[in-house]
Amino acid sequence: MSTNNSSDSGRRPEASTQPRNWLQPFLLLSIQQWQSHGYELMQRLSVFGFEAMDPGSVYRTLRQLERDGLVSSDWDTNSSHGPARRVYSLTESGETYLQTWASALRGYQSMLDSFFKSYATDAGDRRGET
Amino acid sequence: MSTNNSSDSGRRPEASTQPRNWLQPFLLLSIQQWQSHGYELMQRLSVFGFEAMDPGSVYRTLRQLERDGLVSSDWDTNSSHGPARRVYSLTESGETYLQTWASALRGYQSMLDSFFKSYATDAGDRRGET
DNA sequence: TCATGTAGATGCATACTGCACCTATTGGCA
DNA sequence: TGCCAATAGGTGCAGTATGCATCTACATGA
Repeated sequence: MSTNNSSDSGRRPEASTQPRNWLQPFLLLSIQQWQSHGYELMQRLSVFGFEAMDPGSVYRTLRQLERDGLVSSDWDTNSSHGPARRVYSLTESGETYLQTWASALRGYQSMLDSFFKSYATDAGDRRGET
Repeated sequence: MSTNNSSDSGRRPEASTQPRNWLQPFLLLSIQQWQSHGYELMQRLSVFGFEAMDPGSVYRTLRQLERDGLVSSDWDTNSSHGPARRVYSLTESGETYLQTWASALRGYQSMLDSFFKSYATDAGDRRGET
């Protein structure tokens, strides 16, 4: 009962958000491949489908990854212009952690597969209900 | 089996966690298909690859979905044994919202695809290293 | 009448995230 | 020279989500 006719039926809050902590594995992978600094990594993330990332999230995540020993950073003061950059590279722990993340992401992948298996089936099936 | 790499930084936090709010679309889809109650839905989630879900999260999410008008519930007092159950069904808003979620999940799917495209490439590359 | 299984729900501490805001360096240009 | 924009990195805060523990309540069988 109680068909809650709240006027905000058009809520689309998380639908535009990436699952939170995915930033971590995508950053790790990006660092593994490009060994770049935060500002650039932030832009490279778009390759993976991230839209505009919040700089705060990216820098905070990177510092956290370094505190955890998964990446290490050096200052690059030879940049052509602009302030010095903190250039990141993966540590061995980071490589291992990335592997762990990869297998977790495989899990999410199969969850999505099963979701769309059911969703697609249902979409074709619907309206034939008794 | 979450081979807990114990070496130095023994953090293995999110690798075992599903992206948070995915509970929502998977619950919506489950309700659409089975029109069941929380306790059972909680068990059905394992079909999609969710491990043991926290009951608190499931019930809280369901009540929230109802507050938002995406599902509606009726009490089923005819259960063979045990207390009454709150049986959920999708509202039209819920159907729409599920569609929105589905397209978001498609996005995550393609993010995972691009992740593994890069990851696989890199893995093959690194193994070829002498 | 008590323990157990079923069913639903809440409170709290912590964690994550988005947003706003801040510092600093370099170079262009009026 | 002084100012602004672009580049680069970072912090604080508030809102939300989550895991865990805990609680109520019903039904049944011993």
